[in-house]
Amino acid sequence: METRRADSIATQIEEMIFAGGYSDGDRLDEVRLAEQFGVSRTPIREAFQRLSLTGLVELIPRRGTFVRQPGPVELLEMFEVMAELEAACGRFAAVRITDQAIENLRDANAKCQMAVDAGDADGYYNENERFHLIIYKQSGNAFLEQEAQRLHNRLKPFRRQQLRVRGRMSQSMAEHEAIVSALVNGDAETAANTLRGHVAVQGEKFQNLMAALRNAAE
Amino acid sequence: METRRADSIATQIEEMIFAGGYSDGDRLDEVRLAEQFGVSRTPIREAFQRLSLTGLVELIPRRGTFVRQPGPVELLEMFEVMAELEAACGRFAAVRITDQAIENLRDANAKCQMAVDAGDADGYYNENERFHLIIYKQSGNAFLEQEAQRLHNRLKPFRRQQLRVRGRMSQSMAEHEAIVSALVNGDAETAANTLRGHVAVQGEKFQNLMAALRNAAE
DNA sequence: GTCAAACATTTTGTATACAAGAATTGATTT
DNA sequence: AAATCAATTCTTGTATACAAAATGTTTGAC
Repeated sequence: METRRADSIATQIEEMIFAGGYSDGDRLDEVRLAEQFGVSRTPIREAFQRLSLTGLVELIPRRGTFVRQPGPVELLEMFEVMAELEAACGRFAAVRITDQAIENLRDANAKCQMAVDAGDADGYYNENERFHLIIYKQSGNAFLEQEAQRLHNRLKPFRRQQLRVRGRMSQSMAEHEAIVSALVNGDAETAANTLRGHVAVQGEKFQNLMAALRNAAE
Repeated sequence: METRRADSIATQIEEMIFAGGYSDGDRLDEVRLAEQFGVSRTPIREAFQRLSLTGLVELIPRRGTFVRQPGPVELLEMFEVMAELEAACGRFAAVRITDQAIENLRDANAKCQMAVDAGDADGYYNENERFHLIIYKQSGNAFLEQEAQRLHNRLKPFRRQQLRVRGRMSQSMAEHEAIVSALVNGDAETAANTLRGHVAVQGEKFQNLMAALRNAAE
C-alpha cells in the first residue's frame, strides 16, 4: 500500500521522537531533516503539521518546530485518560465480545504466562499489547478503538519502563485473568473497573514512573 | 496572538465543513480554495494535513482530499465515546471540583432554565455548553479536558438538532440538577453514571438523530 | 453503438525560489 | 567591560515551477 510521503515521514519522525532521540524543547531543523530524508522541505513541513495535532510537536510561528515531551503532570493525565478509555472498552466489550475473541484473549494470556516463566520481557510485552488491542476492538466501537490505540501508542515508551519492575508482571497476569472473567460473565461494571485499575498509575507504579522520568531527564 | 496561516486556514475550512457546506465524499479543490483564500496551494495543503488527523477529511494519495462526514454508525460511536469522556470528567470532577465552579454550574443551570422559560433555544444552547465545559475543566485533567472539548466540538452540529425536540430541554435540565448534586456530594460513581446517561444517545434520542441525518442527506 | 487506445488536460506531489521575520555578530558608544 | 544598535546571516512561510500520476476526451476499430 503506497502511502503519501508526508504520511510516512511523519511516522518516521514520530518514531525518532519516541525512540528518545530528542528531548523536550529540541528544535526540529527542517533543512537537516530534509537532507536526512533526501527530500525537500515541503513534505517535512507537511509532516510537522500532522505531528502538531497529536501534541508531539509544537509549531511556533516564525520560530520553528519543537518537540514536546510530556512532563510528569501531563503524563499522569494521559495515563488517567488511558485508564478511562480502557474502562470504556471493557464496559462495551463485556456485552459485545465474541467467543472467538475470548479464545484469543485466553491465548494471549497463556503466552503472556509463558513469557513470564521464561523471563522473556519482550515476549510478555508483545502478548500484553495483543491482549489490550483485542479488548479495544471488542468494544465494537471503531472510533473508540482508534482513540484507544492512538493513546496506547503514544504512551508506549513510558509504559515499557514500568514492566521492568520486579513482581509487576505476575500481578499484571492476575489482573488479566480477572478481566477475562468479567468479560466472559458479561459483567460490564466489573470489566470496566478492573481494566481501569489495571491501567491506572497509582501507588508504587507512580513512584516507578517518576523515577523513570528522572532517569530519562539526565 | 498572530497564528500561522495554515492553522487559521485549517480552522476556517473546518468551519465551512461544519457549517454543512459540503457533504460526504466531496472533493476539496486545492486551487479553488487557494484562490478563495487568496493564498497559494502550499498553506492549503498544510491545512489539509491537519484536518486529516481529526478525521474531518481523508487524504487519498494522488487522488485528492475528500470531506468525510460521519455516517450513522460512526456518529453513534462518537456519541458513545463522548458519553464515556463526560462520565470520566464527572468521575474526576466529583472529587476535585472547586466551590467556585459549583457556583458557576448553578449559575449556568439557572440561566439555562431562564432560556427554557423564554423559549430561547440559542440561549439554552450556549449555557448548556458552558455547563459541560465547566465539568471538563473541573476534571482537573487538562489532557482529558482538551480531548473532551475536541470531540464535543466535532459533535456540535449534530447535537444542535437534538435540542429541537419537544420536552427535551426540560428533561435535560432535570439531569443537570442531578449531576450538580452528585458533584456536590463528591459521589464520583453517580456523577459518572448520570453524565453518561445524559450524553448518551438512546431511546427516542436515537430516532431523532437518525431522522436529522436523513434530512441532512437530502 | 460500444469498447478501447492514444492523446490532451487536470491535478497532485515535490522541488526550488523568494520575501520577510528572527537570530547573530560586530562595531560603536558610554 | 557592558550595552546598544546596525548589518549580516539563518530560518521560516509562501509562491511558483515542474514532473508524474490520474482523469477526461477524441479517435478508431469492431
